[in-house]
Amino acid sequence: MTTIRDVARLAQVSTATVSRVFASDTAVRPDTAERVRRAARELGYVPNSLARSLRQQTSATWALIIADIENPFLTQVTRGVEDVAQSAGYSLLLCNTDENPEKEEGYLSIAAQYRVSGVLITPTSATSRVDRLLSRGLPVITMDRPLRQDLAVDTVLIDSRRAARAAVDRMIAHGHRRIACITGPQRVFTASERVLGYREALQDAGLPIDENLIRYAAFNENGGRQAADALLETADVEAILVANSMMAVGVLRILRDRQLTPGQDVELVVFDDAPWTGLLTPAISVIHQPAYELGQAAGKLLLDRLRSPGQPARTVMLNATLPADGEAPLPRVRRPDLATTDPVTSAILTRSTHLNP
Amino acid sequence: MTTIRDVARLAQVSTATVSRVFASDTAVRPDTAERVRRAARELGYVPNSLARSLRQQTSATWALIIADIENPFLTQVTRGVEDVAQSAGYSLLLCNTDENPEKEEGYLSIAAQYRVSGVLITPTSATSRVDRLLSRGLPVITMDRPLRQDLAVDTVLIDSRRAARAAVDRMIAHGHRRIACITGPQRVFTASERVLGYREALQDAGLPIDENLIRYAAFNENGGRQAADALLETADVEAILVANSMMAVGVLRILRDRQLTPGQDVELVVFDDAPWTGLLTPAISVIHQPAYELGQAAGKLLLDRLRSPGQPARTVMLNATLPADGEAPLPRVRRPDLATTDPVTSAILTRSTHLNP
DNA sequence: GGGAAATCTGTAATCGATTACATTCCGCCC
DNA sequence: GGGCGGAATGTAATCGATTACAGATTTCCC
Repeated sequence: MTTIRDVARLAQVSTATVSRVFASDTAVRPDTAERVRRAARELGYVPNSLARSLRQQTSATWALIIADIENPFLTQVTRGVEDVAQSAGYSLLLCNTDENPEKEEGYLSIAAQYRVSGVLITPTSATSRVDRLLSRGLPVITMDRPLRQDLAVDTVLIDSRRAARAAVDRMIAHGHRRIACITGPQRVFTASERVLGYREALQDAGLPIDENLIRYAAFNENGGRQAADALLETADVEAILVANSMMAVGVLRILRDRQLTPGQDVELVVFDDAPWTGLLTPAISVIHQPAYELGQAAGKLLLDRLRSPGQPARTVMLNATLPADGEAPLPRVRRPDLATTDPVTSAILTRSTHLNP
Repeated sequence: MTTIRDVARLAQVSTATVSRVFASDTAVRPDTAERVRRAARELGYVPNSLARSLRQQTSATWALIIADIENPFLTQVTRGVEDVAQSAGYSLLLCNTDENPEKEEGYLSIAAQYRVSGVLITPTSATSRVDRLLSRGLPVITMDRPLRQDLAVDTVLIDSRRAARAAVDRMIAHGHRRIACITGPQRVFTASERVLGYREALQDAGLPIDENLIRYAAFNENGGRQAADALLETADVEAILVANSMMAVGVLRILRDRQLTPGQDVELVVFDDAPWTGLLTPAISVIHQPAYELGQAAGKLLLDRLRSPGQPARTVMLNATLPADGEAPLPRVRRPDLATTDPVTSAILTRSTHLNP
């Protein structure tokens, strides 16, 4: 493996000069620089980032720790983060916790070991051990799920409680009374938050809450399947709020097995506008979550934090939107132009709701 | 940031001893080790992987360079790789090229810079510049798409040509004659491979090939939509082979806009068994690709390669399966037990086809 | 108790870059 | 031509670990 020393020797200069050609803006005489570059090309020299990062005490890498790489919502978040990282010159060390706190802890430790310059995470629980990173000055951004209030971390959330409430409001307006909620593991913030919105809507309407109609399960197809199966075994329901698109696949499968037509026999509203949801007949209602924008906002918060480490922690709240009755689902806006839109600002500005009850 | 030196001072030993406690199997007296561990705990010491990797000239990291993180096929591949990596003690530096050769080149260079110990890639083209990595002794595994034959890289492929042929055979058996093929960018191996299978089937059946029925487009929903729209504008077709599940969403949307019912007005066979495909009525046919197993096999090839760098390059070919007519799609087998199944071996052993023409 | 062997620990070089500081070079002006 | 000043370059310390080698300590056995 050729090093800076080999290049220096071939170009007949010192290693300092080679380094200056590649990594700093210090002046080097044009002909010297050219000689160095030619030597580097000839030898196929690639700078060793490990050595550079070690010396500079920082690496141009972020760790992105997500709960499930197969969740389309999270892959869209990843894209948002990635685009911001890329355009600011950072690479992403992507890690997948599988909602497993132990795997998460392992990856947090790896992030610290690799001396990444920032960590973005969808924590498996509010008590995830990010404090160890914070205490050594490593910035942490939490996405989609908050951490303990006493930790000073920047946060990007989606107001899914409000969206859940709006969805249930609508079901009630449609005349439904036996409304169920199938959601993720209780430990996960978004899962219980959506139940809260569900409860609020029922309470506001003066309807009783039947705990039997609230089901917690894994945030995946299998979870949706099991929850729906158990639910329909003991109760007959007129409408179901489903907390995520992967669970929705399972729920739909069970409905089908029981020869119930979604949207006809059972009204369905599903979080996440997975691309396939528009293909069903009759189409099911979806709550659009601005996943890409969430990732983008998180990336920008991290950039800000790196620029000014001292500032107080910020929270950005984004809105989920439920298209009006009969209205076509919003077309998915993909990759807004980074240069012209600032999701952080616009998020704060547009904090007022777009929900149609 | 506390270093090994701080720990050594507090524990009243040399840095060598601290290092031995954490990173080597050299004997250290139990009470000394305990003293070191206590000191480390007290100071919140986390070893600096950069320094370690620099010294050891290798890092416990693989780069996984995939073409599209939003493609469910590739996220399943990622899981397969991840599980192997994790169980062997490696972390993944995941990179997303977006099918963009320039982004790819950038990430290849980053992989070299970070001195990862191996690279797994779904190359954007057969001429992707992995030679620069190989020439410095960095192992490369290519997945789903081959690289130039003269490069000695381990390869894992899925025989999608055969699967495409079987699918078209079946369409022909169903009496269809005007059969179309919507596939990805011509530059991408799997895209043109599926066209080859399509052509072979038509040729074998003595049917004419109408180039107008073959459409290349981006490997995503939009691509599927545009291709289907253009196709149906100029021709009426009885059946379509679609090369990927994201394109299928676009195709289905266009069919719907034109009030054509898939499986009734137009027979459809789609590569990838995305979970939602079973929800449509009538259900569409899918070709199951063993994505998870592909990732797993690639990871194992890399492990083998790291163990014995000299051995000749290997190619593993996996089978795609098309469930028999009327048969329910295979249940997706998720995460087979790493300990008991060896996908590499089993792939080689099961090279005979499972396809039902 | 003595000495050899085995075990444990320390010293210092090393990985490959960056960078503070020192030195050399070069052009310019009087 | 000499001296000055700024630009270019070199020397060597540094980042934080690992590890070859040397030296110290302990163990064991007669």
